[in-house]
Amino acid sequence: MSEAAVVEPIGKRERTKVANRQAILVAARRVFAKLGYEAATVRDIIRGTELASGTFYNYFRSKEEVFEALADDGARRFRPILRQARENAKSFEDYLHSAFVAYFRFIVEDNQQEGLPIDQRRPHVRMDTPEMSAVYQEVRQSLEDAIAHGDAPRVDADYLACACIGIAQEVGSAMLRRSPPDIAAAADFATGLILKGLQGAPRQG
Amino acid sequence: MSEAAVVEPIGKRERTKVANRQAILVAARRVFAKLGYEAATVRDIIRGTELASGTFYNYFRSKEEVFEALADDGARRFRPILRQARENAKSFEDYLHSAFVAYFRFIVEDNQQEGLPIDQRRPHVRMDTPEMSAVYQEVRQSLEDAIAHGDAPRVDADYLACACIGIAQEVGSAMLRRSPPDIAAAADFATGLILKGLQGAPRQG
DNA sequence: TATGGAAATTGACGATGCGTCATTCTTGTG
DNA sequence: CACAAGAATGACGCATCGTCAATTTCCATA
Repeated sequence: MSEAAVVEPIGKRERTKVANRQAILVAARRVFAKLGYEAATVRDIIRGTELASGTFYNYFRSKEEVFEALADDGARRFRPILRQARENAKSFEDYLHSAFVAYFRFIVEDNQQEGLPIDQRRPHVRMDTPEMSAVYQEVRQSLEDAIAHGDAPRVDADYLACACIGIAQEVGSAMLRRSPPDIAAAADFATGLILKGLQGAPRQG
Repeated sequence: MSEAAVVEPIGKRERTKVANRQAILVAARRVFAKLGYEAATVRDIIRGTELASGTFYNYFRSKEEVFEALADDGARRFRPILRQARENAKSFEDYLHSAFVAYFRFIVEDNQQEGLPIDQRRPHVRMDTPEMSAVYQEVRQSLEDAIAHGDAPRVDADYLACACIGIAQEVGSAMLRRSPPDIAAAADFATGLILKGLQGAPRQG
């Protein structure tokens, strides 16, 4: 069967490398959810795999780096969704709303995957990875474009992006605490708050 | 000098207890600022005092408990400021603005005290202490009152409180990144955004 | 003032996690 | 098949953890 070579064209070396990395990430996700980031140890993570402790360090330098990889992964999955919302949007309001829906849907999915909601893990750790700040840049760029096109007043785009992200985070958390989480209602709230609030924001000198 | 007894009416026992606790908190604040919460160890903290390692555990059960005590302390100092802003406010807009100013002033002071701004410490840890959630309750109560008095539309008070807090946190962080931090401008932005946004927020059914 | 005992401090201890590295095993190549 | 490069392994030295028996400090009472 010559197809076998096509299905797995890469050598076993590379395959196990990818598999091991993935196994570590999967185990880490489970362990972080179960024990919280703080309490979790590299040994806890590695115990959730078939690997030896030393092997962990062939893939990541530390627990923090694993967390970053997970966060990066999340951001990397979210960014194209956000970008698409931007491209498909018929209006600024439409963009804002789709973006909030996308984010809220995203965190709902991320949370029902694991046991504990992110917010109930204590202490709560937030990390700025390159991909995370890429999401911020994405948001900010969209807002600046909207301002440039006259779809939004000429406000401080940095502050506005921060406000949008802050609202998304906190309202998103609040939404997750309710059952069942109503994504549409939360998105309506956030969109309405920001949109009609723009007129009141100070013009940028 | 009989006054000595008046100046220090309590016994040495109690005095050293208070002093030791304070010494640990002060050292912890310094260590967290220097190394970040994650990297800091109980030993690092205790080394910043004259005490032995075992003594730490007479005062706190863990590093986390020290952090909570610090956060609680912050919230405890902030709450009366917030309450006063509420009592002195001439209008809802006035209240919102004073509250934002109070918060932004608060974090500016808190940050210039230590070396690194809180936001540049990685990983970033956020914790919900009883006092922290008391601040949330305070904010939410104010908003509910405003709604009840007809000063604000009948929106979802929980979401609105979350949105205010999210805006305060993120815009506050952004403000700290600028130099010099312009408290008034940030407060104007946040107040304007929320106030004029209220009309657009969905009515609560 | 002297003293007995409660309370607080101390640092050593066993347990555990850290990151490293010499060794062993595995894989791809000639 | 043989060999070299690469990856996995787990034991090692070091650091921190939280505990606890021994010690010191303080205060109340005689």
